[in-house]
Amino acid sequence: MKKTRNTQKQDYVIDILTNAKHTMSVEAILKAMPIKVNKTTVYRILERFAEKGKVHFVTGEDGKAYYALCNDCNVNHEMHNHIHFQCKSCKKVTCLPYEIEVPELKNFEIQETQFLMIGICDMCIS
Amino acid sequence: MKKTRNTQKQDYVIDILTNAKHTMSVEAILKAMPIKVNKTTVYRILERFAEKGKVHFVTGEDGKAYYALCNDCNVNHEMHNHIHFQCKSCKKVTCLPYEIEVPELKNFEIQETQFLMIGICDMCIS
DNA sequence: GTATTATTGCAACATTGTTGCTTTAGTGTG
DNA sequence: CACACTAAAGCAACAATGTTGCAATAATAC
Repeated sequence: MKKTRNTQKQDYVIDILTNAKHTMSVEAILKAMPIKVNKTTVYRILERFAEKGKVHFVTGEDGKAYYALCNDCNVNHEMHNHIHFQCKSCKKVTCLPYEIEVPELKNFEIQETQFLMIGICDMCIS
Repeated sequence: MKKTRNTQKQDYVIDILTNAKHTMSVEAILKAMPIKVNKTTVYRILERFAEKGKVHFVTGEDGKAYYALCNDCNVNHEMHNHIHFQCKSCKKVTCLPYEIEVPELKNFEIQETQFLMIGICDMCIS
């Protein structure tokens, strides 16, 4: 296992994701940063966290990656079988507390899942 | 309803998707074209077909859109509740014949679904 | 304090997709 | 067929997201 270091910027990313109501794009995380951080840095921080399973991400319908903390995931998770919802209007991606029953597939080795539902959220519909 | 015209290039796109074993990216469709076609043209052809429900697309983990014909979809579909599988190695996206049971959501208006499983396909695993 | 090297910053780039405008070419009508 | 209408296609320039290589910085162990 590679050695890791604790840095202020990594902590900020965790803080921001902890307080987030929705999954966040890199752009949104950058904007939420209290100090100036390079985008490459955020990309690499998230990449490291994703490898460690501390963070997971979904790809939105818009092709952008949206990140969230993995608080409620068990330690040696490889799957995140809950659903995500993306609003077409405000683009926000939300984790929904629904588990999806994943079928057994003979010929494929499944490593991750991304279940995305797209529509209009309650804030935008009214 | 807006008037549409039949063109050779639209037909080629349908031909290519008809013979495709997997969903295809715009890049792949362009390469499969027997004649030179502008990428903007392909984007707009797919956009029109998607509106008409003739074609559907999934967003891969890589953020790219992958297109497939909607042959087996019922006419007034809005949902495509089958699963897609993307291979991390060869990047190919495949439609799988598994339907997902979609939960009822009170506060959200669901318009589409994208269920993506990611891993290694049978061709790449061996 | 010093050495090691993980982390960050920077700049340049790659890829995917979009926009505005002009040109081309289906389609319906006389 | 000739013509008008306008959907579709082409082109160029752009925007957004994400990546890469390398130099600078700073966390950690000794």
